[in-house]
Amino acid sequence: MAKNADAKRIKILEAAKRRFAHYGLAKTTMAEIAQDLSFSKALLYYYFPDKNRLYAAVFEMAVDEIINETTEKIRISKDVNEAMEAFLSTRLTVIKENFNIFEFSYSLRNEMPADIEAVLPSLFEKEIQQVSLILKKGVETKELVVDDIELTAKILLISLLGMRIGILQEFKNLFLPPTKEEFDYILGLQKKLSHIFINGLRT
Amino acid sequence: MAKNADAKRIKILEAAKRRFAHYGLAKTTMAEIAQDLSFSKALLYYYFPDKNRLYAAVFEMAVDEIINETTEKIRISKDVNEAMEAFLSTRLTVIKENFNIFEFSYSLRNEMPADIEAVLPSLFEKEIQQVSLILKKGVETKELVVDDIELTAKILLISLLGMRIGILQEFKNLFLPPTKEEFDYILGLQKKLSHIFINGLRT
DNA sequence: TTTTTGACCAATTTCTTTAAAAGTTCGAAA
DNA sequence: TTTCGAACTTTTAAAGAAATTGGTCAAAAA
Repeated sequence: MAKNADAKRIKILEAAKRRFAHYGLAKTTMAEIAQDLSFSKALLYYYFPDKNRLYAAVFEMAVDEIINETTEKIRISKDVNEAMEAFLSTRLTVIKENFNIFEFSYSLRNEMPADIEAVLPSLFEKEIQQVSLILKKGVETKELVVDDIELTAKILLISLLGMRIGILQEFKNLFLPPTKEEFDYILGLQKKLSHIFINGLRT
Repeated sequence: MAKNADAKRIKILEAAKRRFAHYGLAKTTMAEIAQDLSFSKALLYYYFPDKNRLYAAVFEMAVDEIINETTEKIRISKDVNEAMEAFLSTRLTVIKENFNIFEFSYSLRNEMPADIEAVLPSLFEKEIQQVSLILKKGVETKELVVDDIELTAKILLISLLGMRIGILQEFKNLFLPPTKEEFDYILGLQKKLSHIFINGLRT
């Protein structure tokens, strides 16, 4: 029955994702996830050792979603600016739809529980690789000159991250998920920043 | 005795500044400030209506310190990059020395009490003016081309702000004053960012 | 044997109450 | 007009109780 078992495992992941994406880790209970599926609470512990590992599994799915979608968009883009814009908007769309799954990555509200962090793939590292990919393409096509690609990618990413935080602070909205308007405003400024930034790397 | 009165007012401001800079608003009591001066607690209320207004006065002094010092450095600098570097390092030095006075401006730890905020001069607005000044100089000397100077200044500043927050988050040090090493690391990355950014605005 | 569950336990969080501390006021004195 | 001690009020902190929730287990179902 491994097939059936896998199916149930996936059902749990899906239900957990819905809850976590909407309510976050702390405000989601194992009992609620079980109720959504009409499973018993104990069954969740048959498939996942504890709540944090379940959350980590959901998180990993969401990270993959970001990485896969942005990678594809970068691949089919024609120049550096197009790639950056596609990266930014695709990334922000996924974040928007699953905001509370990223409550520890993209918000400063709470800090990541230690045992989750240990299991987690580093989203930030992966994003640096994505931006590095963009920069590398730019260097290959002679669009850009970059001496330390990884460091440059890191600087840009950390600026973009901070830009969101700075804006949300301005809106005094550091604890609630951003509204659609706030997301759009953030994306707009992020695009402007990366445009100037990329321009600063041109040959 | 207005002269004498002013002298005492200044003494209170100085003592308060020492306390606030070191311990922050919440962890400084009116009794402590009074004790430092061997005044009675009630006397503080003769010169300042309440604790928040005293804090606001101290904050305003610190803001002036930043603005005055950076303005002078910008004035004597020879090109845009030198101006930006001077602005960044001078600014960060003042912040470092008075970190807890800026606990509501440059950190996300706590939010500003509403009645303080109402009285406060907008530090962020003033900093935008400083950066705008730098950009304007660059445009005048034909170093740069900038269409919307204020917006561009805001984008740069918000990125720099976020850079610090992003770095401190990486260090898991969002609640303690940064160490000297952390400040140096932040300053280094901020300079790199603004260098690329300025380069992106060149003619 | 593998999967599922209800009942149970232990850890955490939340709420309530209380005591202490800190902000603020006031009348009198210098 | 300036200063202070004492009193008052509000806020914060501590402690304990109650409720919620994460996690376990032996037994039943498949």
